[in-house]
Amino acid sequence: MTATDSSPAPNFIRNIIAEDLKANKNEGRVHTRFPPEPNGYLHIGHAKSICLNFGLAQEFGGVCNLRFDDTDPSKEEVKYVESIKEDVRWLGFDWQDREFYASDYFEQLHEYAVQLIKDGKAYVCDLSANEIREYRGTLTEPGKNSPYRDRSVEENLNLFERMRAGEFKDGSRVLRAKIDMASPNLNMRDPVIYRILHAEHHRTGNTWCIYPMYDFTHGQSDSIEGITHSICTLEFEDHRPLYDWFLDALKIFHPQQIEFARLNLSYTVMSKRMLLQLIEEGYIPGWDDPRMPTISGLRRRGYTPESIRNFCERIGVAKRDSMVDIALLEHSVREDLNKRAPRVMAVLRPIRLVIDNYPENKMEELEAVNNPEDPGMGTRKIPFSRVLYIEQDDFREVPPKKFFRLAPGREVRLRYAYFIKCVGVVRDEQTGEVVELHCTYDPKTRGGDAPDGRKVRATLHWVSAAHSLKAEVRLYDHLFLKANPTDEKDGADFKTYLNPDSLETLTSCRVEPTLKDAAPGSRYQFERLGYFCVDTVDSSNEKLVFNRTVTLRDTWAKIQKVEKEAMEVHKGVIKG
RNA sequence: UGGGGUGUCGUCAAGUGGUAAGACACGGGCCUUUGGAGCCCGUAUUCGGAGGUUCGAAUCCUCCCACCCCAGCCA
Repeated sequence: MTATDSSPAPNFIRNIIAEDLKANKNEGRVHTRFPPEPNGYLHIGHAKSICLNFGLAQEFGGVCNLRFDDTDPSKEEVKYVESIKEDVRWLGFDWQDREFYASDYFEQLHEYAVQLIKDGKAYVCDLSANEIREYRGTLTEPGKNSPYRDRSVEENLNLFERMRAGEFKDGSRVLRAKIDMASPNLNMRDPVIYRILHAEHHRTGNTWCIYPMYDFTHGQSDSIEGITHSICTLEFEDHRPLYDWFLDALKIFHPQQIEFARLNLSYTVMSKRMLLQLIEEGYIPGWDDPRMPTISGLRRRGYTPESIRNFCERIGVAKRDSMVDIALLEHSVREDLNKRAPRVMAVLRPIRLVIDNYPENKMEELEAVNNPEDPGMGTRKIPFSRVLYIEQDDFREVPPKKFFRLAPGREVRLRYAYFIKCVGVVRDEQTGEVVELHCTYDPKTRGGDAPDGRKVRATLHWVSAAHSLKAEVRLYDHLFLKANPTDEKDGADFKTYLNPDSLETLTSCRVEPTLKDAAPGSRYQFERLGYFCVDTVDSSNEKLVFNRTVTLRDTWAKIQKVEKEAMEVHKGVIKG
């Protein structure tokens, strides 16, 4: 397991475990488990659970199992187990040899069921699904006993064996726990514990045609594995009495179930169902699309495992429903990448800039710092010549106030190069738009400082036209326009709030030549722009493709945004 | 109108009877060859509300209010 990245803040689960340890409960053991169902890809919400379970075990000298909760063969697939293992490993956690499957326990679980029947605590019920629902009652009315509730132990044993033997059709019978049809907790109204499903299981094949339900599987699996603290999300709080009931009825080791609030993140959705829907309906190409809140999406986007772990530590663990600001996630990557990403110059929307007084065929190599946060990362040489590209945004013919980049007559610095002054522009004859800038440079400012001590307000990034490499850059933004897209109080479907500009692909970008052999997945800071990584799927030596992980904090953009909004309010524009 | 939960700054979140941590966001300043980073400062007289107990309450008691979850042979 990887070391935690920051000192742990107190939370109620940590407190419970600390107290259990103090009381020498479970002989001082701490054993947790992460129990995904292999029916989809892991997302950042699962990361919270992974960090919690593996983190707590590590912190208290215990261990954490990886256990696949694979009791519904109709939805589960091996490709999901593979992706889940890859993601947990990538996040930095190691389950060593403790890779388990609920399906490993099918035989034992079946024996437990038989034991319940023998104890008169379970029965085979022939009611249809609809009838079971009707008999269950409602939130305010008690249910009614099934007419099959009082079958003899012998008959139940016989019927249950024949269910297992495949004598009956799907849905024709179930095994139920005999608890209390009048319980105010619906989960206790004789819950189904085994159903008939003639389906092939990804691990057990056709060995079984009856499969245990979650409630009958989870606690017993925890018990078999000797789990001490079974941490799950809030919606299982109502199931805890049932979790306890089975363990008590079976008289086996009794782990403690503890519930916490699942993660909600602003401007995205966190439900496997909705994520799958975005893919199936073609809004997003796949689970690993960099806009997805999935672990694989974040990985492809350029997030580091460290940043995700730090994020999970920072958000805390509690029982109240909450919505974490995605800005905190973004802060976490910036913080990590600031320290480790090499800096590089890239021009996303190039405009040609000619330095009139610079010799035609001259090229000089200028020294640039790889990471000002870490001198150990050294320096590199970057080519400079007469014709450059700079960012279109870095020039304004009529500079607004507070804009202190390049403008006619104004002097700025080219990073690690020279001071330049804009002396003219070239326009497109048709459109009148500025297509080329002409500047002069001051040879005495080589490296970026003026010997006479004069200052300049702005430093621009640039690239030598002849030496730069072409690249495609994908600019990603929030998936949704609304902080909580699933808030359907106004009646709209969550997809209504999809951000049409969540992806902008720029195909005529120019990057400095040192990026020539950039490895897929490697991360850089494009100076003044943000953090980018080489796409692991589409980038190649012939065609470099970068994904924007996150922008740098941008106070200029903030000023523009505030002024734009003020303008809209002034004009009386109604904001949506 | 059954049961289970939860309400502390814009967003997370500590706090468990002794006088409201921290983070993000936000605002201001310093510094700066990234309008980045870093540094400094500011930001809840108040803890869903109302009563009560107490020398003292976010913490204890009472009532009320709001929100979330549960009627799959899903997990």
